Amino acid sequence: MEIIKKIASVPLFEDLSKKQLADIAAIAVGQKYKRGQLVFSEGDEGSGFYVLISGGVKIFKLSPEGKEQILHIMGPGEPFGEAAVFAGEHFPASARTLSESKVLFFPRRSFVDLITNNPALSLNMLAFLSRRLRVLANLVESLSLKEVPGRLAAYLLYYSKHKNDPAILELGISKTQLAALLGTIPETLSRILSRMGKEKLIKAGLRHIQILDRQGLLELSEGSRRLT
Amino acid sequence: MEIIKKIASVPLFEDLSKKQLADIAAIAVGQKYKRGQLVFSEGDEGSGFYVLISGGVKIFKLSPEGKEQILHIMGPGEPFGEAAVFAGEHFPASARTLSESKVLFFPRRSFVDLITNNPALSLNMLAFLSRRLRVLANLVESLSLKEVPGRLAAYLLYYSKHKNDPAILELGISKTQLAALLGTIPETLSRILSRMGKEKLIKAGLRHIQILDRQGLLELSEGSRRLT
DNA sequence: CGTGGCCTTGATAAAGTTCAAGAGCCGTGG
DNA sequence: CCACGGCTCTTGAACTTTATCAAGGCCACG
Repeated sequence: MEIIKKIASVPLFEDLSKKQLADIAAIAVGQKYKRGQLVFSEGDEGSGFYVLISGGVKIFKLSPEGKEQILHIMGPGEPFGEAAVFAGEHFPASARTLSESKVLFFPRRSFVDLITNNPALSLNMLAFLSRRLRVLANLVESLSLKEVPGRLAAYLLYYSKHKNDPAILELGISKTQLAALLGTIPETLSRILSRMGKEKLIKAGLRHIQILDRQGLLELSEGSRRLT
Repeated sequence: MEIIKKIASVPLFEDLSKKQLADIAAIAVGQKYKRGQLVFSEGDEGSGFYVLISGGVKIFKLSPEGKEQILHIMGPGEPFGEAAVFAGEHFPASARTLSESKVLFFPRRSFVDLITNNPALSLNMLAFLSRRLRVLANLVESLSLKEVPGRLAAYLLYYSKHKNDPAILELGISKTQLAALLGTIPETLSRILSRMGKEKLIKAGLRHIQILDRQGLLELSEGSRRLT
């Protein structure tokens, strides 16, 4: 059963005993999605939740006019769709794969039983939900209190936290997707990237961005500086 | 100990036995705040979380220029500041009372112990966090995908869900606060209320709003109609 | 009865979206 | 191997929404 090995490496299932991991493995169902496939839609009945094993998934909302706002981008090891398990029962947003992806699906009923008898698992889940809450609170802050250059600067700084200048960031997503994550449109993002380039804050490539002036970005993200 | 009675009526502590309620009561600390007092600030070390017993509390973020975005408005019985207990350890936003308020404070350490041995409590907490996640996802959607009239319409519809037309809503907050909740400023809100009044969608009073045309508001919130 | 807070209204300005067109890149298939 | 079609990205110009700045009105509370 190599499924146990996969499960053991998922942060959500950290600190669990062999026996507990086996219990979890017993209720997990493996699934595979092609790039661009819809995993679930906002409003769907949430009969369980997912853990991403490989690939990438975006969680997003769509406006009637077709504009997309990305809430999260999930990488391997991350759970998604959990909120529907513990409250409300239907998904508050939609999920689509960004590349070919493997996921594990956990049916609601069995998982709730499992968590009930498993304090470590429930604390892990609480930690994940709390972290997600924080991410969304920051997104709200970005959207409401920052202009697009500030949002982009904050994003770049966040994703380069552990690198030194000149840091080269592999975006891993298209600029269209990045725009949707920042709450804007590709045209606006493109213009701002070019302005940031002119001011020697960054150097933008096709799918990567080089940070030249961290301090400048910080000032932008905090509103104490503006792009000319 | 009337503290037990208070605790028993808190939804978070539903379905718990007498003994469990007593355990919870044992670690709770009562606190009292005057109107407008800060309960905690973004970034503060979260040594525990709160349950609001009476009064009102807003959870908010502040921009460097002083603009405020309200994330939640808490009423009696609701917990707040929980995210810091389970992840991150510092508060992701600030909290201020809207009126004189009584709260119970639960120290982190003892509460984690308690939840570990108490599956029902942990499921309740998961449900609360999940619901909060949903609220924030909707706020993001509002801010990013709707214009101010649409946000206001959605807000009004949500808060009148269980009433029939013509529903009279007691806002319970000032229009300045409502603006901060909708991600705009009082001037803009004022103009939009007046436009909605002209179109006979609502009738706005000082601290209450009467809904005249639910269908019209729905269309506004879904983007299929615009204010002239 | 005066003062401060909240709300309203108007004029102006800024940021971002929309619409439109064109350039670069890539995979497919002739 | 090259050409085509589709996709993403970029750039420009006009337009829309919202914020900002300024002033005046209303009400409550001391």
